[in-house]
Amino acid sequence: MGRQPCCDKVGLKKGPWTAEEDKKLINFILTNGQCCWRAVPKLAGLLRCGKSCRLRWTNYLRPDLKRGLLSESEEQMVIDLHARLGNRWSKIAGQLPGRTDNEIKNHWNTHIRKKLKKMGIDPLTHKPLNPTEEDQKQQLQHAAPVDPPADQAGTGSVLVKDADPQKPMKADAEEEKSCTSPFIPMDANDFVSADSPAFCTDEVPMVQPDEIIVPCASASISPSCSSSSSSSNSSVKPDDHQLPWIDWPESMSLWGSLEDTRGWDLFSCDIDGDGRLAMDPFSNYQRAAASLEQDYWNFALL
DNA sequence: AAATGTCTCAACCGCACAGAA
DNA sequence: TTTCTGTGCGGTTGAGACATT
Repeated sequence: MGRQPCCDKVGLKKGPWTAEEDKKLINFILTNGQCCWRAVPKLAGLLRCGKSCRLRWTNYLRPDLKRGLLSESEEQMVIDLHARLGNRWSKIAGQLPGRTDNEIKNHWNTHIRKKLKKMGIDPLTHKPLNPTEEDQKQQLQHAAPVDPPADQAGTGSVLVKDADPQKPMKADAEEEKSCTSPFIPMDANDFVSADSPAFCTDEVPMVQPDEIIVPCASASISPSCSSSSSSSNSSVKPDDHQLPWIDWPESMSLWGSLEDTRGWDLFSCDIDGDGRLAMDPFSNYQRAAASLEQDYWNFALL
């Protein structure tokens, strides 16, 4: 029984989105919120499939997205998380507010992979490349299934059993727990792979805790709070949660100027099951849609 | 200046999963 | 329990940008 296509593809547009299409999609979602994606294109008057709309929104139009290259600290975090999680881009992205799985995946494939190879690290296993003959013998002898690393407590980045992208995504409870638990760097050493001496703080400057500026949702939202680094702590009280500063792209000044922080009222903060900060930009969209209408049209659609 | 090669990243594809009927 | 639908995810593609010859 073959799966039905996500939509009737006949007559549907593909390829890059136009500004007009973006406008329609944004307008629709601002007005109606995210509903059944399959219905979105019809209701929004788009000749796209729902999946395409969802992707466009989540990867590009969402107002809480950061744009631009990953910072050094973000990149280091991606490397560390990849060492633990493998190609689970969505899980990795979940630890980097404002970043999408697609963005991280692309960045990994185009930048980080090369960087690691250059440093003599196998980007798949996070182990040094060109092992010695002795190592190769040992690897052949132990070609049998690899035991999962006992290290799930965050003491280092060693080969993870599921680095194989072909591995089914279904994880056992313990693994799932480790994967979804918030990434809490205990100290700078957490970022340094025990097996990857080539990766050291000399190569990538560590961000000191005091350098991580987390803006207060109510008072400290200002363009000066440009750090995007986030750390999460399951013990933190909801009141302690603070919104990460969002680096608004120039073309996405959705709420008007950066000084105009009205838009933040639209975001509700919550702690998801993992104890991470979750942002739901839509919880108040409906209520605010009308007042946003004007701001939206100021939004510089290129 | 033109041709060619390389890189980047937005978008697409197909599979898997969860939940509803 | 089975089937269907909606959504999420990871891998791949291809157009455009950029670099090199």
